[in-house]
Amino acid sequence: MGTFREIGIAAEASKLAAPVPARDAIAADLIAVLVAVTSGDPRVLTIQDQSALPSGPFELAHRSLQAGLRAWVERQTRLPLGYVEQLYTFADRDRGSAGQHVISISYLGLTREQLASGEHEASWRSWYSYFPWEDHRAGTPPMIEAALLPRLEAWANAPQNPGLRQDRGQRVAITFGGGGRAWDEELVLQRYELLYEAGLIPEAARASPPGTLRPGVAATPLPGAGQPMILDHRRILATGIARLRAKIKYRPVVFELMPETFTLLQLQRCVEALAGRLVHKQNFRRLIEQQDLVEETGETTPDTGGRPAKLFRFRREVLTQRAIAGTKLPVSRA
Amino acid sequence: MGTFREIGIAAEASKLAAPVPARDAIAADLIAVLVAVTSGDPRVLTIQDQSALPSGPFELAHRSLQAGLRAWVERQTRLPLGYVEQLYTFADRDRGSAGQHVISISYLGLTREQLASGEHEASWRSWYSYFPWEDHRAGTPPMIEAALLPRLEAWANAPQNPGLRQDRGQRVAITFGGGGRAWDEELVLQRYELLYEAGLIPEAARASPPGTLRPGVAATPLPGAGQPMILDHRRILATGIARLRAKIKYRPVVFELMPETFTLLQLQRCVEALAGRLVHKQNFRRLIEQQDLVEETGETTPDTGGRPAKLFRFRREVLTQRAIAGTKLPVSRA
DNA sequence: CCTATAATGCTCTGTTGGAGTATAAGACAA
DNA sequence: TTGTCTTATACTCCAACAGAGCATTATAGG
Repeated sequence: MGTFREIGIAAEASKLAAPVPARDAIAADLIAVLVAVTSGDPRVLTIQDQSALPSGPFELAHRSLQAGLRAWVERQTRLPLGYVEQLYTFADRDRGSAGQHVISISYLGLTREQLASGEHEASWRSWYSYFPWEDHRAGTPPMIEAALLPRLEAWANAPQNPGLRQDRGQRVAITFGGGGRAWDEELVLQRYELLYEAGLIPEAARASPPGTLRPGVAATPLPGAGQPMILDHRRILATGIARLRAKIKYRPVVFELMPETFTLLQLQRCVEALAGRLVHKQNFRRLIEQQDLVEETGETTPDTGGRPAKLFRFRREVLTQRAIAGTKLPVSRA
Repeated sequence: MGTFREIGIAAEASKLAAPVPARDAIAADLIAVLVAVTSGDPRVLTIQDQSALPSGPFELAHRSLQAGLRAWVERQTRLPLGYVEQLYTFADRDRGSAGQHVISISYLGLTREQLASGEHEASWRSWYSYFPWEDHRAGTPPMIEAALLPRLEAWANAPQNPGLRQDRGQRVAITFGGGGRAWDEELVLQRYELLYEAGLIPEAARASPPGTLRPGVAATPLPGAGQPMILDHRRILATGIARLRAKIKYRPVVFELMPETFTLLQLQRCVEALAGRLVHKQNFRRLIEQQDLVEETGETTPDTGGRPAKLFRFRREVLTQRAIAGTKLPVSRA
């Protein structure tokens, strides 16, 4: 079992036996959540008939994890990877075959959608097809009230233990905004995990060995619970979305998803697509401008229907000039 | 080289040849940044004469990474690990021997200091002995002006390229708060990296193969640049400190470092120790109380010198009741 | 010319966070 | 006993900011 290295009381057997992999051999995978926003839709790059995130082995040739991911994504998709950030690392015995440990290191990357040659089965897909309850731009999606909440409340009220009942009820209220609470768009992962625990996510059934199935789990793979993915890819995607929704509020990363020049409304729509909720237009503009995040190009667009809008360009200088910067997107409460 | 799995154009040789480790074998390490606050000092658990963070191999027996870390730390130190959070995962070819990749997964853990049997060489040490420039509780440490800034400015002004010069100058100003800028206590990692690049950190010399040494690097391992650690452990520690300093502002994690009952001043001192700067007492209390993070025990302390203080207890309920909670510690600017 | 759609400018207001003042309650020394 | 030191605790002030709404301007299309 584990010992502090250097304090190690006894060298493990494997240390002495195996030749080069001095310790338990482990495989490492890189998994990418690649995001682009196209025509008001936040999309992720998927493979395998849209049921998986792109992933690949981490190899000796790679200098570092991030370099490995970058090289690999850019070769495969010809996408300019603007921003890359590590998400999370996990290891489950379930994942590898034959009890071998596979460590998965997931990354979030921002680009602009672009279909390149070489992407055989890869395709972009709206992330809301995996998490339909996350899109509140047109108000709370009716499926929450109609489909999710009844099931969640049934799950919350199921246990004998009143403490557990209260706990579950609270979690439902917090994550899905029941009882007058405001919707918090950042709780993407918590919501997914709640639905998972409540058995409304088909993936939950696959994970439990047959027979161990908790009552209620995946008896009915709830219509409207979103498209499933292989393994825990949907959880990884949820992690990525949550991270991105949090990040756009204090770091100017949205611009990695925008074309060279854009109007303020386009920028706003992009933020709204990510956040899954509308923002107050005037306040949004005030915030962007007072932070000097953009500069006018001098041109205007022929436009879409109204008064022509000025075109802007991201001031890349702010990335070096400021420590915190931040597009604190003013999300409306209405 | 890497391919998207499932899109893979050709199976790699290793896939066909090797038996169980289907791909390039890799070793994984867990590295722990264990923090406690004792008598106003934020301390980390170290080994090897205080030159290394405790670490150990991740093994097949472990169910998951976090479980592995928890089990392992608790067995070794008998510490109740209140809070554990993954920090970062990295892999450098330099790290392993013989070109083997070692993946290191670092964790941050909060406890209370406690020397248990079995900790042969382990000891707690103030994190400010590794980062003396980070403690601003008694005002800006004089060594910044006296030792660091001159060297940093020399480094910033060294290049021919005026753009690069300006860039470096800006980074110095942002991270070390020159030119009227406020000190941002969260930029721990950026500061360390800057010092590293500028060659003021002994570790930088070790990393470069002999001959590749950039001019100025570690020619003199600057007195006052803090105690070095092995490999990149000091960078990991910097990551942990930065994360913790950010976290205490929006999650009630400080309480994991406190005894069962405490006075508000004790709590404040703990936050100040972590943040490395003083907070406004009255505002701090207002914030803590208005958030219902604590409840009175009814008792008071015999005290340290002044009017007796009420004792408080953390209301653990808030952890389940709230999504965001947050101890937004009001840091004074003075 | 009228209407629809955006862009853009400006105001109002409630909340919050930083900072300061004032008072209370003990310990301790002269 | 009294004054002083130290800390706890209660309140007040003010500026900055964020949410929300109103008003005006500029186009396209009938």
